[in-house]
Amino acid sequence: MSDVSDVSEESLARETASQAIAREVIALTRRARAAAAQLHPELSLVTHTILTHVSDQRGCNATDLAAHYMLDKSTVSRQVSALLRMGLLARRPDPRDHRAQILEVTEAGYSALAAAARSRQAMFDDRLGDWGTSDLVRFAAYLERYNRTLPRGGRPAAGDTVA
Amino acid sequence: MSDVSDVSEESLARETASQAIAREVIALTRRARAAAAQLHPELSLVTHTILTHVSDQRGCNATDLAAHYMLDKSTVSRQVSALLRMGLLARRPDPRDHRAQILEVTEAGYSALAAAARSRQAMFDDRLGDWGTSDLVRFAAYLERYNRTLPRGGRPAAGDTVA
DNA sequence: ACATTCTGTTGTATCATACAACTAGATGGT
DNA sequence: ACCATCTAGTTGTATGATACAACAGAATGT
Repeated sequence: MSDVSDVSEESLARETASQAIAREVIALTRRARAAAAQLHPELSLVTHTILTHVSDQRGCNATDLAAHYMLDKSTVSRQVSALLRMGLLARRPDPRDHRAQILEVTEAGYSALAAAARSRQAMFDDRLGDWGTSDLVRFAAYLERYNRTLPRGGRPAAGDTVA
Repeated sequence: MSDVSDVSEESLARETASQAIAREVIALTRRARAAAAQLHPELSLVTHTILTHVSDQRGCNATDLAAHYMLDKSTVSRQVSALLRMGLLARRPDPRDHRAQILEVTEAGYSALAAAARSRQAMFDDRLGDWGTSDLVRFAAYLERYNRTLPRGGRPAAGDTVA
């Protein structure tokens, strides 16, 4: 195992693995919508995401959300409206800038988020039940590493997460 | 490292890891649509997926596709129609069952797939460029394992991939 | 002060999707 | 052989998420 073919074996392995990653990430993505809809019918993937982000940020405005998720501001505006109607989000004018609105998660919003987290976690636990702990830890680390390579700060650009 | 706290440490590690996996899988999913649209504008995520599946299966019918991707048959029907119109897919009647149609990827379809694969791979390679080969291989294996835990046979059920 | 820029809303179009109704072909029981 | 039932796929229709464009109101810079 130390002849000339090492180089090509190495690059073949890389190529195979990275193709597999591409394929599997796509597969993962493809089924997400239906699954999410089934798991918590009243909290769509988008609204759930928005709620989580506002919660994590301890309040933010619509423009932040749009930038972060590569969504048009009109889309965010409508999704936020829905969350306001549902009482899961509240807003108050930004004292520093009267154009902007500061969004905050309500008590009901936190409850909904907690409920969603529980059922989601139950599902993941079910799927990951027969994994060894060390595999779980390593897989989590890889996913984190992978996601951290996202062009987060700059413009999301072509080819963000999936392909 | 062999006292009573081992048990709780172990379960804590499991819980932390599985929460991280849940979180990261969701993060992965969120940005997918916009990214996919940008990466290859003429081949949407769905049509790309369908094309790939047909190619992998070396011919299959619409029902298989619907089951595999948790899509309604009407959705698949329309997406397949689009691919037929684009000339990327062809179909012929199944000799064994005159209700069914056997779908096959055309030459143009393979070209489109190859082109998409190139740009996609370029993006992934860019993101995975500083990963060691063994990490790539392990990550790919974990993703495959994770995706294989899908409730493939039975009804897709609540909570398939993401949450 | 006025032009420009920014936040957010609303109008409109598109697209993927689901559900329901339907057609045509297959299958099984009597 | 016949009818009931099941299955593959298409089409009609509605919904929901999205983008783009036009806009209003507020902030900012020259």
